[in-house]
Amino acid sequence: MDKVFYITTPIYYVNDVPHIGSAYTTLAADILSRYMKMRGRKVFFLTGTDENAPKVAEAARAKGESPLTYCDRMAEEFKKTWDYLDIQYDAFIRTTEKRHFEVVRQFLQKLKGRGYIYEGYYKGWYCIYDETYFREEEVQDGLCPNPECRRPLQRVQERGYFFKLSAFQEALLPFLNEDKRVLPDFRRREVINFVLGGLRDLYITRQRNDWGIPFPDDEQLQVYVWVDALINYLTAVGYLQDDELFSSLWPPDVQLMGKDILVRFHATLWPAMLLAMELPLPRLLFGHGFWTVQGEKMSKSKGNVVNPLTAIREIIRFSGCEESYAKDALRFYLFRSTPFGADGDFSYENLRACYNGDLANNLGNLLNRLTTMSTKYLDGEIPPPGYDYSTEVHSVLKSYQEAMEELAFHSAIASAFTLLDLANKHLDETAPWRLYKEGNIQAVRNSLGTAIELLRISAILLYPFLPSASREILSRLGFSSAPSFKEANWGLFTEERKGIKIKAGTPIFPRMEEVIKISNQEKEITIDDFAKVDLRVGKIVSCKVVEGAEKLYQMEVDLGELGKRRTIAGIAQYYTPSELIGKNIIFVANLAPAKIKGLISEGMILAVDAPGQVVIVTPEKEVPPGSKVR
RNA sequence: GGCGGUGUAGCUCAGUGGUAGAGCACGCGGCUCAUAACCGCGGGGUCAAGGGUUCGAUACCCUUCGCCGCCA
Repeated sequence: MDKVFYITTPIYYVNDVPHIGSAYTTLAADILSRYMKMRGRKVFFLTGTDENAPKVAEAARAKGESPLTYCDRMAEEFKKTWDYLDIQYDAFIRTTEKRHFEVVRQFLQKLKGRGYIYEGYYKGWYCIYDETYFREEEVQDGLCPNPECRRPLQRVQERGYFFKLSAFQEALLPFLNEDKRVLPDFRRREVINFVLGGLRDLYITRQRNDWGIPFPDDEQLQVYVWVDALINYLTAVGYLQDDELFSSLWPPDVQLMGKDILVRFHATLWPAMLLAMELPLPRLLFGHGFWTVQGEKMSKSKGNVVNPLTAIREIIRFSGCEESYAKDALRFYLFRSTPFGADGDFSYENLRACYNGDLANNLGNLLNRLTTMSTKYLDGEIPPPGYDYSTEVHSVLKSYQEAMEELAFHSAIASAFTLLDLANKHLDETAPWRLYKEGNIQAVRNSLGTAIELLRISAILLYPFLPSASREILSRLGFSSAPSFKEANWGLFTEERKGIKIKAGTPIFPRMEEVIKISNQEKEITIDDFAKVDLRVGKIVSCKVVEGAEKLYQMEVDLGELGKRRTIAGIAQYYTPSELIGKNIIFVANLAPAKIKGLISEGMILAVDAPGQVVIVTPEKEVPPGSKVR
């Protein structure tokens, strides 16, 4: 029996809602999964959430929730998003599951039993935000050396355990030197360079902060999150728990991830861990590119993070297409416009060009003209092809398949679209509208049947990228069965078509006529929206630390005619009370009150959130408290 | 700094030892079944710069410049 095709995405951090980046990976897995299913393979598609990181607990507490409640909520959020995006995963693992704890602990115990874990003393720095340890010589100023981060580091000087990563430097090379085990190929070379640069043993424990997995036999320590995270791929398929299940699935056929976690983790640490346990290595690791937005890096602080749900709403808004096809359109755009291994730049301008060019003008319009002509000329008949394009189809199938095997999604789409070009060209050359006027109905049938057949086959090939639209196209053409690769052959079903009528319908991808100029429409507000915010100048009259929260200040602010207000602000790390008292600041006076640490905060102080610091905003000249800001 | 990649039409990119291609955009023509869609034709590029190998290089080699990636 064929091995089940096992596909994984990384497990996603739950300290943020799903965005276009995580959706990209998960959509890719879905595309591959649908393709493999279409080829008749059994597929196991795994995704999930990474919940044991210290920063997850921090994020939860910042929101005043227990870590577990918070994780429950966020895991649901991910599932909901994937469901909405028509992503059909087979399993969703959460690293806080009990079975995962057990597998991780047993895994480490076995690792120790094999002599690959030893006790030692670790001295260095740790960045809680990046979940990364840094050596002494990498840190000059006590701040995270990652230029994007630059947050204060934790000093670490502790007893703990190390994984003998250095023992696998040589053993990893045969795997890395194999063709098409790590893609794209330029990333594979990076991995090799990295490994040849010398592997050091990895410190795999940290002091316990009652969130995370306790280290076996030394329970006051906690397992380093990356070790825990990687083992999810084993837990989810029954490792050490269900041997039969495990042997039917292991090893993963494709493991997808962003380029950031390929080199160090998935192509080095992970295979080393597997080699240590003498487990077969994944067949293919793929590190895809990142998305920028109009040339800029996506980041929360820039506020330009693309939410897939927003993007879909924009597609609907500007095209008027149905929601399910808008989802298809987003998916299509992401994989059509950029090679999967490369970085892409997201813009609504590009999206529109891609949508109109391929989906509206080419695919949608072809469907529309064929259904119209069949209805008009042939009373809805779906005739068999009168011309033979089997050679062309055959070569397209070949290149499509080769592309899909290497996850070269954009070129797979391109080959499918050559069939649509052929169909449009064929219609132009045979001109069924003229044949109809000449009364040559058989010639009309031959012509339309040919174009329909080309469309039918390309709809099958496009199914992984356009699941809803593909089914709709096939259904309008009289084929209701689930798309299958076996049916992507020239001239099938000519008998079955008799008596079945074409279903005319409204265009599935109506053109986007409007030019979308703004990258994120939701960000645009009117002057009236802005006027809703009552901004005032306020003078800070008192300031002290909130009890039990050393990052928070509780302050009294004089707003002149509006009286005095109490506000809570998280700026204690950046200002001393004496620096603040007497200062004029800008205050949001009509903000709904909020309870923070048991205290009511009635408004907020404006401050600049700059890397590594927070700076409060003050009027440039002395003005009376209560003055309006606009 | 080390290693690697890349620089080709307005844009995105493909490509080969014999003096360049696709898609989009633009212009013209055709068609009228169709979502002003479709089909055809066209403009436009000292193929980053300089040097070398060669009968001949955009392609191979060297150097320079620009951009990008990796180096726990």
